Amino acid sequence: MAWTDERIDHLKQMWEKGLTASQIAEELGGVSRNAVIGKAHRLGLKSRPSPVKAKAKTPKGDKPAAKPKKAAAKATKKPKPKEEHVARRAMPPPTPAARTHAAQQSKMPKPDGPKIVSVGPGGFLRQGPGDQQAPIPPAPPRRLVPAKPSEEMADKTSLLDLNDKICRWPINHPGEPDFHFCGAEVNPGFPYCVEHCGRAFQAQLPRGARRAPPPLPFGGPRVR
DNA sequence: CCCTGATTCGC
DNA sequence: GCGAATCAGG
Repeated sequence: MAWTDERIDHLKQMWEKGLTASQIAEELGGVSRNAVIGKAHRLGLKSRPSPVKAKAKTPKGDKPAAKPKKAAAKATKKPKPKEEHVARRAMPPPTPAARTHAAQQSKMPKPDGPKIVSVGPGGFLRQGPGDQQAPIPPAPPRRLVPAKPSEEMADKTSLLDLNDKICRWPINHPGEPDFHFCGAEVNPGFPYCVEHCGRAFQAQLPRGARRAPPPLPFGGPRVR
């Protein structure tokens, strides 16, 4: 497959984007990973975090016999111990934009130049479009207490409040404005409190002695 | 073993 | 110029 301009451009983009040579090769199609790497080097865009970089030159006289391996088969291949160029690849990885509050504040001081500001109603400062300061990132929405939609629900146990320790017996019906859960402490080992366990887990009484059971939630007629 | 990128070198 | 073969670290 030929290296058309489009493919070369695609290769450049993906390479600089950080995709691996394998991914790029797969994306382009018709080329191998080696082809991608070779082309990338030929294009001049090399230097990326490579697992093989620090050519640990043994400074000590330790010169382990270079393993010839297939040197016999490939006689023309010469293991060339090129001079170590330590100063190569000085490309620091792009700093992942540490956007901390402190970092933004440190970029403030610029008192020169008479800024034209005016005080608007309410006391805020008006600024021209050109001299906007670094916008303060709004604090991420955090809720320490589960929101209660209304005052009526303030002390009710909502769905968000359910956990393993409180009775999840429903009071009223879903969708109704005051629908909530019992919220009492559970009968250990059960999802409901003692009282509602008694409702939920009715022992089967002998046929004659059975009475009309209390209505179960969601099942029978509404109880209000 | 797999993965990665780097390098070499015949074509 | 191309890329398989090879190297070498993680």
